[in-house]
Amino acid sequence: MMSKQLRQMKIKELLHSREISNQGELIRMLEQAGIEVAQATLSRDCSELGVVRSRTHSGYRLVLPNDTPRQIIRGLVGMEVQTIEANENAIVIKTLPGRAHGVGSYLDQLNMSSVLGTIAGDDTVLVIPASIRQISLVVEEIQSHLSQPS
Amino acid sequence: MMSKQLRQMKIKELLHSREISNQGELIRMLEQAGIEVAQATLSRDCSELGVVRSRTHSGYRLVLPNDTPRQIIRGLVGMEVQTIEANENAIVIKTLPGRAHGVGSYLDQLNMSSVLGTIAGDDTVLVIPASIRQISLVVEEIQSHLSQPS
DNA sequence: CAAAGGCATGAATAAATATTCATCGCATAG
DNA sequence: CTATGCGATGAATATTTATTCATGCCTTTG
Repeated sequence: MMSKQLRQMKIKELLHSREISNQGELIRMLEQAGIEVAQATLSRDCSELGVVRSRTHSGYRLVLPNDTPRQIIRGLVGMEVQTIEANENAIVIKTLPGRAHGVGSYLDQLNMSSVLGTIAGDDTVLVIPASIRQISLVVEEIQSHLSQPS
Repeated sequence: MMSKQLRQMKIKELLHSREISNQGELIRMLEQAGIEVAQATLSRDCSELGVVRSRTHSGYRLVLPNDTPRQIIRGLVGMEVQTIEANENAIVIKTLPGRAHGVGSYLDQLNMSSVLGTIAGDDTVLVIPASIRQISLVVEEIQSHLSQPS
């Protein structure tokens, strides 16, 4: 049997990597990853992880929490990872369209002590570091997390 | 027949005023308010309004996204605004449980040039100011907005 | 070792939510 | 006026998700 922790890890990973519209679909993807699970268990997992089902432009989608911020930070430009000029105390990550929430909650879930929190738009994540002094270190830390697939 | 617009207004109002855990409950509350609606229609309304069902410490709860009427702000009790010690570059607003989103999006919608964006949890809003220098001014500005909503 | 308690789990079932399908009222074009 | 189209709606139904009810596997305690 697969450990609960590992399974939930994989669930998060899957939810971050693509659009999944319901638990049935999730069950199938887990199966492809070699993890068999009953719908009842998955429902409980989703509950524990705080996964919520919400409507999108095209159908439904399971989303992880902390995907909450809905505001769009205007005027943000930038590729990859760079610091914001505006107040020099935040980090901006550009993602593929629609993926920002995923990246943001992935970072949240890492629970980095150097990060206070994130704001995710559609294709932009704003990361608030715990300290402005360490900002370049935090950038490196994030980059390493994002480049190494879990 | 009740107009769709009016009904959806009332739905928002109800969701703001108390915890509602499922559509059946919502139907009953609407009925008490003199609005009869079939579950099918309510499901569509919820979809249009972006209402989502999420787990809380105690059971389930229907929650609204973004746009929250100003009236909610008026009803806030015991709200405190304080700066975060952690990095001295953000502002924390404590709200009643479940109201943080409302406050956050209210602030967003004010479109203050001194504010980059907000992060809303369940009862906490994190406000990111455009500049750390002006942080105390921003706190004042927010306080005035929250204390005397139009 | 045996007993007891606690998780984690799946099968079956219940509950909640979404969709299909038909209809109605209203507006507009002919 | 009649026909046509369209959005809103409810009843019935389908789909999805949550819960109940065992059961098995650990761990702890005696």
